[in-house]
Amino acid sequence: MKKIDILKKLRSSNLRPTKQRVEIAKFLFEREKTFHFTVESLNKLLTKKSTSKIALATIYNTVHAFKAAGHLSEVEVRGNKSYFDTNVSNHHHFYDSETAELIDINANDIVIQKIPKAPNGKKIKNVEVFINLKN
Amino acid sequence: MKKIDILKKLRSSNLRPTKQRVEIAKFLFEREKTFHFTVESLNKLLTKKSTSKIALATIYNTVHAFKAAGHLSEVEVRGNKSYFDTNVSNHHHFYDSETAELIDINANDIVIQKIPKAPNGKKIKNVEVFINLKN
DNA sequence: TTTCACTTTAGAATAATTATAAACTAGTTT
DNA sequence: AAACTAGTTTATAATTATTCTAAAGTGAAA
Repeated sequence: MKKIDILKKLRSSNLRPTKQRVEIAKFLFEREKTFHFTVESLNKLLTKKSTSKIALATIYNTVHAFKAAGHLSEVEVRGNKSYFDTNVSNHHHFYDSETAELIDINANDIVIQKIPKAPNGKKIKNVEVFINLKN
Repeated sequence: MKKIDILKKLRSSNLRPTKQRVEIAKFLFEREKTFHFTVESLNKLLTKKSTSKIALATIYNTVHAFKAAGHLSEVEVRGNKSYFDTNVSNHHHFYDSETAELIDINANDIVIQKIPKAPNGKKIKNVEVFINLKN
């Protein structure tokens, strides 16, 4: 992502550009490559980078606000940490969030035609598809 | 799944068939249909069903032991609860669990050819593919 | 500049899970 | 069948991630 007008980005999504939000937004969005982080790691990085300490709760608030505005997407992975991703292009579980219910899909009811190679030195352990449901 | 020999199942995976394990295994595996649960829901169901109370920690231990033995699989979903699934047929996130690192896959590097219909009254909100990596 | 709804903050609260260490027990050995 | 022991269970404390609360702070409109 190219350097962008942070203030415009915030205002256009009805997020008052406070000092904290601007600082976090700059940190997240003024970079070339996709950036993955947890709230914890973001907090550490921000603490290291600047002198003014932003409260952890504010980081939670802000990250969620950015997510709600579509500037971040959330990815849940094994290990009980929520990861957020500056890449908001659509990623890819039947999971009914209304009822918090899982419904099985037989493996052969999904056919994947094209799949990327694993990164260098890594192998594909397995592939999991989640189809999220709505009413 | 048909009614099975619980003791054999436990012994064959080097799990000493204790009173608690047998009770939990019967509850989980002596059923026709796939069963989804969280540790919390399983605990409630077991408490309701029997008079003898099994410690929550034991339920965690047992469920993890069953998972390690391949009798249960784990599915992580939004909302920070771990769900377990008696359906151990292979399900379908690049996530490198060695480094706890996420690597993006462009949406068009994965093509899904066949996809099931959403259950009655539900719509597909989105589809997410996780490719888990190993070394 | 005054006002006020929106924000931030520290700290308490909650929720899910794991660690601890003492008590218990299945299964083997005497 | 009593003794032994490694594997288990248990209550409770600890940990980790996250959310709540309520007081203090602050953009931005009037």
